[in-house]
Amino acid sequence: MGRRRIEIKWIEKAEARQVSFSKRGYGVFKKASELSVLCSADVAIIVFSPSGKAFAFGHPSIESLVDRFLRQPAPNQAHLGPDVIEAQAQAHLDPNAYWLRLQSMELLNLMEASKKRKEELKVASGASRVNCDILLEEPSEEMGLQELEKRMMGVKDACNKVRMLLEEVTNGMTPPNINGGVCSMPHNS
Amino acid sequence: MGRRRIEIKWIEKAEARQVSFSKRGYGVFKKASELSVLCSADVAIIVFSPSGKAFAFGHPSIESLVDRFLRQPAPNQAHLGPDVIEAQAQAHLDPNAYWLRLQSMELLNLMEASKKRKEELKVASGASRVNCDILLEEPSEEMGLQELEKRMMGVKDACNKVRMLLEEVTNGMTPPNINGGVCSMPHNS
DNA sequence: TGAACTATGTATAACCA
DNA sequence: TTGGTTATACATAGTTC
Repeated sequence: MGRRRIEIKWIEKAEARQVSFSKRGYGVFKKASELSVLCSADVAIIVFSPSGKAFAFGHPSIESLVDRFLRQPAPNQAHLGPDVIEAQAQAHLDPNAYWLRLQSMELLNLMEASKKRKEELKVASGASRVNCDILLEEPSEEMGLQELEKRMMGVKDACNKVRMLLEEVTNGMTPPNINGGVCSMPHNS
Repeated sequence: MGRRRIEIKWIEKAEARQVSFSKRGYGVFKKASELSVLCSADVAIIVFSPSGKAFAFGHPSIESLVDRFLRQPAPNQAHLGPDVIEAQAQAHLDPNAYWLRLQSMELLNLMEASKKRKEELKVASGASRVNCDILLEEPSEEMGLQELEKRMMGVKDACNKVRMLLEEVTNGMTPPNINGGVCSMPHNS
């Protein structure tokens, strides 16, 4: 018995998915609430369950935070030019930067792989350029930022395609969220 | 060494608060992302750090979810009449309801206390009405829903007053989030 | 169907480099 | 500060009642 490790991918069994949503949903709201209280951070969360029901938490209120958010273009990639995006992408290489910009889970995984790779290279006391398929391999640490950005876009496009295919196949059923989220993720400081 | 238990209240030490925000912020985004992927739930999060910086995650996009959220009045208490609110408050007593409606952490704690109290009463094989100050005692399980709702409002008002006072005292510094959030929390099913 | 349990994975508070 | 490490508290997957 007891908890077991699971892969972070769509849970196919409807029942298990529902149970997981219930438990984890509770967890997310709780964590958000704690963050808000502990650190005096303003937090708003909106969640739509697989069945389409909406749940939300907001301090001071969802509307005010949405309004505040929409007014400042900073964290919203859609509002950013390539230069700004590149500067943000550089965050993980810049010790003075304090947020790591990521595109959804897929890229989180890529970044983690990149981190590991970086360690390996460090241990080997040498850095060799890795040139590989974006979907199968991790980016090397010395890859150009422009190239990294292109790869990010490539991954996003690929995921969107997969998502669209799944939408067709499942025919009306809510498809798994492969990716597509826009995410600016806290990393350090 | 090692992790120690902490109370969920504003961290006064600025440095510790900053570190905690960084680590927990990362955790919240990760959890939200996982929920989205595992359960095909659409999730949007907006976080303003203590220093006022905005960070966000959204699938499929923050704008679309906000839009969807604002269109359906269900989870937003401000849009609800007393009858609907009461029906939702009833959720924790109704075995067929699947979301528990709560007002921020303060009420989460109240509900948990209520749960414990319920257990105690069950063990004692008797239920006695508890009539007490809302801020000091837990509500009894058989309390009227209308009364429970009033208490919720009372807590919220009290917290808002405290918050306003703190804003004056700290004079410009971001005050701790005592409460004030509107929250509908997943509970079961 | 929902609530509880339990073993285990994860997150993270306090330290330290 | 940014980044690790360690020891623990907390979350939760799988199962049972």
